[in-house]
Amino acid sequence: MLKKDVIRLLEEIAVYMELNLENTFKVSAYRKAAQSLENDERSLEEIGDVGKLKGIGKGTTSVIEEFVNTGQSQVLEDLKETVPTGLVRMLKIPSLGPKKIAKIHDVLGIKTIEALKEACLNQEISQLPGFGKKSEANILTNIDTVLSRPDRYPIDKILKFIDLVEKSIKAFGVKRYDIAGSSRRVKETSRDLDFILETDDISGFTEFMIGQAYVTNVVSQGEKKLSLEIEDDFDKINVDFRFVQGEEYISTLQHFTGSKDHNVKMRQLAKERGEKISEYGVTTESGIKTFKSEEEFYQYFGLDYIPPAMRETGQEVDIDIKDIVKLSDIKGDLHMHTTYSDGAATIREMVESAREKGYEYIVITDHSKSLFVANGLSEARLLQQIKEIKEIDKEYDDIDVYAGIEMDILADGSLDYDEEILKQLDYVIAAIHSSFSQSENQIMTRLKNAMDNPYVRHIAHPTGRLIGVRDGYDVDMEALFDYAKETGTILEINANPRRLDLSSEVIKNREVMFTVNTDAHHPDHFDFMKYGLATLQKGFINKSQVLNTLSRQAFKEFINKGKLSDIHE
DNA sequence: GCCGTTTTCGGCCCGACTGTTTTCAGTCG
Repeated sequence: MLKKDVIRLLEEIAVYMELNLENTFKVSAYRKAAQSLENDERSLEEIGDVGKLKGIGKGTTSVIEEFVNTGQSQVLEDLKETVPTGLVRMLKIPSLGPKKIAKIHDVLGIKTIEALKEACLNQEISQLPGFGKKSEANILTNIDTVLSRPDRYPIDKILKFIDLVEKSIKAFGVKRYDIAGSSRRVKETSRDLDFILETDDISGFTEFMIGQAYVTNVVSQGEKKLSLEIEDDFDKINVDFRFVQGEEYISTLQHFTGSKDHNVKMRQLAKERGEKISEYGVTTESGIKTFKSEEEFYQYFGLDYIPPAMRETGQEVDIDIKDIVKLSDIKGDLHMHTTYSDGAATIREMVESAREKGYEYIVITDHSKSLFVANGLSEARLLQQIKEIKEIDKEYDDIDVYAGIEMDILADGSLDYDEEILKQLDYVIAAIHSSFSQSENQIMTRLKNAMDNPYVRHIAHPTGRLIGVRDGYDVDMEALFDYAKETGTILEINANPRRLDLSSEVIKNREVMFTVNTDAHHPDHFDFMKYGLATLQKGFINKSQVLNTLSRQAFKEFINKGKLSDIHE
């Protein structure tokens, strides 16, 4: 029995209870219990007595124990007796919540989305008390939305939507604006977009936005907010704009950045002090307090600044976060490509761009010879590149430019260059780019072979996943981390928003060194670093656990000492 | 269902918008 099975059980019970119209606080008690398990890093076995966890009392303990012992839950079985499974799917339909669904079910006996659609077409829904023509029409279009649109979009797609909307905001001209919500928190996927913005002309802005060609529907509009459905490349998503004036800006930004759980936690904290947090500020005895920055907001509650990426479960409010790595800690990028292989810029252009970023060192790591599709480097071309890098490095006294490679780990586990070549490089990355469908055993053999090699410093994008596109190859995570630790091999957080690999989920509480790199194929890609940083922050990784936070001098020593040197010194 | 330096009952974050009804419930974030 795994912890995640128990978490799923509790969440499932919560959903069924919700549809059974049980007390909403009872429902959220089950959700909180699930969250509590989720937030605990230990396995079920290590936790032992779940009743000791905050948020898990007598009731949920007995539910959990029954489930662990028998694999079943009477509570859930009983709920399923009274609540048809089809109603759970209906919850996904916007504008329909548990109360309305229960009414539709109780009065009309409707159990599925399909039957609901039929009832709308037959105008049965509008006959129900509390429903009308508009509700019926909305349900009908919202059903189509649910059936035709993915639940969430991967961050890469989200960034394209954001780009689209930002162009309009800038074209209209507003005093200031920010992206908020889950995309500001750099979640791997998002359901919708949230902007907050300040303008003197709300009605003008509203009119302007509704007129944009990519707007397909106006969900709601008011004095304080505007909600639109937009379309890009046949994909649709909802965008919420929240209007804010002057001093309230920071509180509104903080509020709409979320997460919900983070806000609940902060509000509890405020409540304990006799204060109240809302999107308008903090209500104190002496009136409403507003803030000049989010730093000031968190400081007011005696907390270090919590970066948006970390604002997820509420746990981040309780722990000491001052050593967690920050973007400003990053002193170099160790994985990038140039025109030698499949990059868009020359070595020099990449160096210039890195200098603008303020980096103290970079490693040029083009693809190795077997990756033909990416114009991988033959031994001769690599030697020529090393020579060129060394020459360019000499020209700059404010940055160190190292010669590296992103070397393929071939399907049979062998590496793409032999020792004669590898020893001439400053830094070697190994990565899998082929035969993704191999068994976990074969994949692990390949990864271990690479980690055994004394020249291989780090493993790039260790799972090969592309968020929302492909899962990557089968990696035994425990074995990967164990072997990385044993061999002194560093694991990469690939900051490309299509990858974010390793993910924040798997890096928590690991005793290995990480490095966060953009894998830039263009100078603009250096900007991806913030997404990798967000991943590290979500994983609660400290600065001392990230290789490229080393100073220029310390990194040089690391390069000279070789793979197994202790970089903590 | 859970929790407790306002503890064993009474709260549990808080506000905007829609649609329906006519003062507010339901949904959403």
